Amino acid sequence: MDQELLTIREMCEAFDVTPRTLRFYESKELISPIRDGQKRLYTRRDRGRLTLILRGKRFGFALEEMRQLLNLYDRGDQKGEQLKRTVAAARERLAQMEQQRDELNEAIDELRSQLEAGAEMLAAFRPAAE
Amino acid sequence: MDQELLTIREMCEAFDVTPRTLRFYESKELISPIRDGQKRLYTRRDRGRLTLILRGKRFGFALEEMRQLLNLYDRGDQKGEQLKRTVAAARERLAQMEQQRDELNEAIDELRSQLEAGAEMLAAFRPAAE
DNA sequence: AGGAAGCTTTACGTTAACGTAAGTCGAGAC
DNA sequence: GTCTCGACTTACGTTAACGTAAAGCTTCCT
Repeated sequence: MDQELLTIREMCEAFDVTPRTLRFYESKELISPIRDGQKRLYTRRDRGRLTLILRGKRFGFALEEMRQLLNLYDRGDQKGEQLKRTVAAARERLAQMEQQRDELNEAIDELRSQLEAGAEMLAAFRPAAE
Repeated sequence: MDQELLTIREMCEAFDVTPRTLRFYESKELISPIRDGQKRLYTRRDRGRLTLILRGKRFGFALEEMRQLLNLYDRGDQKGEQLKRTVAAARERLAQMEQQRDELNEAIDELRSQLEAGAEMLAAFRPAAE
């Protein structure tokens, strides 16, 4: 229960990722497990960071962006400037996501109308009208 | 006015694409301009197809998908089975797009609530709660 | 000993849609 | 002739996030 250190396998099961993914994140300096000989052992800190990384992925953050955000956070600079940057990054991402959704909605409407109106795709998939 | 044949440069301006793009599409067998010596000349047919290709891109179709769709169309099999496939492909894509939008909306809601609720991102970017 | 399991490292492969560089060629301009 | 312009071909580079293969430790079990 709530072990202090997890093996790579346990981590994979806990977070539903592959070993390759964890090693990859490590190579990108997103996490940094300790070593027992040559085996990796993940601390609570690693688990926390991985949680944030995966959450960030759901939001569409790139790994590199997450690394920077985590580094900011890491500096313990939670009271001032750095924190604001984190929030700003999040707001920016949110705006991007909303725009992306809007564009997607436009494309959806357009395609749907092509399908409905053209009765048989003759509208969307015929060569340009003469 | 409505010239019969366009050079690659004219095509680029008309459709706002680069020469590389046109050659690339040609290499992928999406278009097939005729040759005057070694120079490419784009027919009305090419222009029609390019219009469809770009339209498809807006809908998120991959080039390979568009190639197949164009080929189906090309067989003149516009009355029967092939047409249905085209329509089916479009409907499928539409469904994908709608799902993608829904997921995006979920992520947006989640991120937005993190921002609003946590007051200062403490919710989204703090290590997992103890 | 002698595996088998599970971990490790190294490093090439994958995918899409072009970008970009290098070198060539034919057609006018001068 | 020589220059220049635009077009051409060939082919390697780019990006993200891992997948996957190859081959070598270390244990643990028998």
